[in-house]
Amino acid sequence: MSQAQAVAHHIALTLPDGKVKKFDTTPTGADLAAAIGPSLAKAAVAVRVDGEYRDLLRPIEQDAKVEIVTRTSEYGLEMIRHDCAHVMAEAVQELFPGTQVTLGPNIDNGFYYDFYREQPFTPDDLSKIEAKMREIIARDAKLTREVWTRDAAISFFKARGETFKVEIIKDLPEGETITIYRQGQWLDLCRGPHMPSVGKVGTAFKLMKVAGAYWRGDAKNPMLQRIYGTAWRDQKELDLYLHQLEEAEKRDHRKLGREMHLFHQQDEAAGSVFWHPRGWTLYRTLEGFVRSRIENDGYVEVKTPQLYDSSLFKASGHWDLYGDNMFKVQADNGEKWLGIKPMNCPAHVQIFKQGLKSYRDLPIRMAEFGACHRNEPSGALHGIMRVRAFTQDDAHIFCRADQITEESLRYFKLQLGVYEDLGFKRESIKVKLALRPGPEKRVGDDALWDRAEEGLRQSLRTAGLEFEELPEEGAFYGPKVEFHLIDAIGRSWQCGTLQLDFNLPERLDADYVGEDSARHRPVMLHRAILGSLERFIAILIEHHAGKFPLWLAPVQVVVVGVTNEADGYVVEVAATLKVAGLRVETDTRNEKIGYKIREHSLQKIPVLAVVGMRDAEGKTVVLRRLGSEEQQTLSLTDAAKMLAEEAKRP
RNA sequence: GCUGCAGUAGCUCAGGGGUAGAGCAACUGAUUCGUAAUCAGUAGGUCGUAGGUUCAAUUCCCACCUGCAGCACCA
Repeated sequence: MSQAQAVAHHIALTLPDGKVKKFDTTPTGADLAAAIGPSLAKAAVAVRVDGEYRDLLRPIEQDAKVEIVTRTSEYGLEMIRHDCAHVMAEAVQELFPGTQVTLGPNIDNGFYYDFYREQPFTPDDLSKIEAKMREIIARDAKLTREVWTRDAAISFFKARGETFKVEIIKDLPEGETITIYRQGQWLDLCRGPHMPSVGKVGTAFKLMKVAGAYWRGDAKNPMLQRIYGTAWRDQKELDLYLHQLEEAEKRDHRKLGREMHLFHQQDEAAGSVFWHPRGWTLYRTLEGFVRSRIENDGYVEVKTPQLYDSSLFKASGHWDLYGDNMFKVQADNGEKWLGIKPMNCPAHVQIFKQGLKSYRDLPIRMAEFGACHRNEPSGALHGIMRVRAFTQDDAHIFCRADQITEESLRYFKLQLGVYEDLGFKRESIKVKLALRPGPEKRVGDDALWDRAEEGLRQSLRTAGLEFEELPEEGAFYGPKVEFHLIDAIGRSWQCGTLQLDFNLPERLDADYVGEDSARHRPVMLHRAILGSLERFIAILIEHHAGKFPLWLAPVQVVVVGVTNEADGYVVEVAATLKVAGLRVETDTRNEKIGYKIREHSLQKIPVLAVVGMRDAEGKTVVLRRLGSEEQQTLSLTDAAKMLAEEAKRP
């Protein structure tokens, strides 16, 4: 646009390949792209100047390392989505005058924009908005950047009744350049950069859903309406994404849980799970696996009560901080309040406190498959991922301060080993370090928090784990490391956790006798590998799309008879496989073989052993694996031996 | 908890002011078959619950319950 002012000196721009382009006048990114080639000039949507992304038409005033950003690049896609959000906001304000705009950032696979409007947007409105967006994109208005003064921006938006926008501007840090992006008649406050014109957004976008969202993420604030959209470079990419979403829905644990007869849930027990025989087999297999691992790792297992007098939770701090989310029971004609345990830690401290402990006893690694109840808000419930009744594979490690690092490292090793054996690759596990919450939400003094946070940070580094720090997300008694896994549609769930706690031993008065024969406070490490068995099984179902590895599959083999003549042999085969330790069922129904194969395949049975009269005579079985059409004929003895070997727990 | 949407047969879903329909599953019979759906027949529902409007409600209205999506929460 306006690079009219010639400057005295040359400007040298260095391209990624090392070549240098020189300009006599102040160039823009567009000039640069044109100087490189006409096709690039056409494809360019932005320019990166010394690492900073900028509008194509902004003058580049100094020598710099530069890179042309095209629509097809990763950043180009980000720009498509962000521009698309602006187009959506324009469409909404054109269609629904009086609607206020607030913020509209990019997210994974798309974008959203939050609006304030009394009347709700209906799904029908979404298609209207989408149509209007296509109109706006077809108009292809130029997108231009303007720098405004704070006062000008405030009075402009105030005059328009955009109170949320005014608040945003007022909160911008002092000295921040306030930029406005104009597209035709419409404009928005935005940091940018944007593509040269709205037409570059293209047509490969779709509005997905409307949902409520609190202004500034605070439940005390008014609720805005958030419209989510997805946008891609071309229709092919969009179709692929929508197809992936459809595929992901097929992995949903709620759907597979029902179809595979694993569990069900019902209104009368909202937030709880009815485990069916197959699901409970899966549950017990997983529990047994973890139990064997922790037994090998020096844990002792305990079982503690469900109900406690409120005094215990008052002492621990849970009653005050989480009382609203606990199930409470009145007892002794209302003279007493009991609480159903929402976690196991105070109970484990009670066991620790029985008898005098010496420094020689530490560390004590006390584990429990502890059933807990939390009165989760109704909107938080989600299948069996977030429930009100769940079982943690919980443990508390009571140790001395000098054992923290060693114990943390030991836990990391155990935890990653378990995940690996359950089929999770390292890159699908996200590690986070949640730091101290606000003062009103935590107990203990700052020096303790400093020590605890630094302790975990060091352990993570020593373990060589990459992690993200989350300020203000820690537990009330200590910071925590979280191991997150991803569900079918990309939502991240905390599963394993390690929490360092200097506070509960103090509040619950736990101590041990040290070398100096004085009393000391132990440190508590709260840890869970799977987290909640319920949630982990949900993740496991979605991760494997129901196709469990043989050792985990609730039914490992179905022996399918070809004709009823072979029924006797079917029973014999099943008996032999059972003796070999396999979980086996038979299918002697009077149905065609293809029908039975189809049905058991849909049930995701890993191995089908098909036998007819030929096999009965030769004492053979024909194995068919899930997902393969191959047939493997073996002697019954060999098949039993081989499958038993394959089904061994890792 | 908040905003929006939804709840019809075991499952997936259609319908709509005059007390409901399909496919699959189930059951019965025939068929005895060699690797992803054999054929025929039968049965199955207080249309989430409770009120209201109406001659008449599963349909419209209200409340509640539950679920879904997101937000908030997650010891």
